[in-house]
Amino acid sequence: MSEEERTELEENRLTAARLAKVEAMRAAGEEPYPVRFERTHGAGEVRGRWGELAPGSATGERVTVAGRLMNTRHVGGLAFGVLRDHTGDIQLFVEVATLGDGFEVFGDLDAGDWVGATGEVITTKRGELSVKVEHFQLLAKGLRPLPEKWHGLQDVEKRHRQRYVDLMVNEAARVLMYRRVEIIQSIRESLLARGFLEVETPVLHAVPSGGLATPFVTHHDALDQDMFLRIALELHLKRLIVGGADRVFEIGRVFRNEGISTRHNPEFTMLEVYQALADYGDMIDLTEALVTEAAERVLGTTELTLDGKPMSLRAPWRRLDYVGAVVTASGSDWDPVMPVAEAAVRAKAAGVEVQPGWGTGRIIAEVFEALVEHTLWEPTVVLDFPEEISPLARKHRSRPGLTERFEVTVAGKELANAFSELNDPVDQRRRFETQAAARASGDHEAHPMDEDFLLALEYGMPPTGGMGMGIDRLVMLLTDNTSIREVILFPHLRDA
RNA sequence: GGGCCGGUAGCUCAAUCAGGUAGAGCAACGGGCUUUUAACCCGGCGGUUGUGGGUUCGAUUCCCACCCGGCCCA
Repeated sequence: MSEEERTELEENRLTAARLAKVEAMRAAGEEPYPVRFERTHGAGEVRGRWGELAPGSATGERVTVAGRLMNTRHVGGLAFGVLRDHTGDIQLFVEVATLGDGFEVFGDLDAGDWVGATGEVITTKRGELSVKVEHFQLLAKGLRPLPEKWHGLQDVEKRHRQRYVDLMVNEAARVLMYRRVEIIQSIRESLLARGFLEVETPVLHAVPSGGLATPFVTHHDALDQDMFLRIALELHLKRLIVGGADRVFEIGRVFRNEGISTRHNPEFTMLEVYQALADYGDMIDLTEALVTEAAERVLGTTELTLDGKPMSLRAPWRRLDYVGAVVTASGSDWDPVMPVAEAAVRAKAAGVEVQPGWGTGRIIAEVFEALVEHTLWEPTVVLDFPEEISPLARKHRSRPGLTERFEVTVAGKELANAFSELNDPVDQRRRFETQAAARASGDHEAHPMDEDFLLALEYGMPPTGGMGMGIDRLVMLLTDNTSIREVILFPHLRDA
């Protein structure tokens, strides 16, 4: 602790008293931050085992519990405390008759302190399950006061910047943390049950490939080489398919160097799955299964409420043709292989401004985003994307200008993205060259050339289906949150 | 990037419309109380009103710029 920080703590009248207690304990030869503590029961375990006792019972059973003291109520020679651990709350029943001098010491404890206590499991006259404290110990002194006990911590900014306080006092924050863990666990187990192998691939990339986004740049000093934080998991997982892994997945953090807001966090969690010998049709089935199994496991249903509106995740989801949806929404004819000039005229009629360098496929994509995407509420599988915006997807087996690619759109936003993977190394090279040209003419989000990946493809990748899903979006969907900052424990905020 | 809203005690909120010594509850502190549940009762504490500038005899309040957050839009 710096001099400045120490001074600030001493000057704050609310922490000064607590700091004085720490010093008084040390002077008396007691340690306010002891090393370890042996507990016999969690608060929830005590409730589970003795929760049905009649008021005024004594069990004759002794337990040792430990947790954060949330609140104390002194009633003359009696005191009640609420002790909270990761399993729940349990009341401490403290009386001067049992503790003697220790009763006064208990009075010196503050809400926020970590405390361990041993005693008999009883219920009070009013029926509250309690530990009748025979011995207690300060486990860690808290110097900062807890937020107000009625309303907890409400300030959104403070809840995010100091999530640990949010977790201490707001039940909803704790529930959400566990929900997210369960959702990810569900996806992992669904995939493991289908024979997928969970792998880890590099976070530091020499080429920021596998997606269309601006990367974070960092530097490797010993190699004197710039490196990029990954923007996707895709190309390393496909290298594993080339290597003979039949079914692989990774759940990992990716990084995109764009604005930060309630919709975008610079680092977020992606699932990517690859299955040899499969195509995008198989990926539809898999995506539906992963999402509905997670919903069933965490919520017990696929029928939910999002932002006050009903949302059914029941499969099979609606199928929607990408170009067909643009035709319907714009009221004019579109064809992915039509001349750019014609597409530009239709785009203008649809109110979309065409940028130089866009081909027909890109124009169709912009019109789709402007007219269609936000109108899709319940999960919709949008099929067969233009080749121009899909440099890693295989050409459609029968529709020129399109690829075997779908996105799942929920509540107007992309949840998942999948293809029959492009495994023709010659076609892949041509796609990369087209992208590199766009990049050279100023499109920073065009896909860069990745020779190392092409080398892998040249060894032969089997027909493969692949799918990526935004885990944060899925958690938002399943927990009825509209801000990504709520579903990430420590979201990035601008410096205060 | 644009529009709107917000930032006041450790926490939750008043006071701002119409400029005149910034209040309450909880927390903390002192006292009382041997079955509390947001315990209760009594007492006295606690403020750089986000930051900087301007107008004014006087600014939390009006004006300007900026910072942070929220909602909506791009």
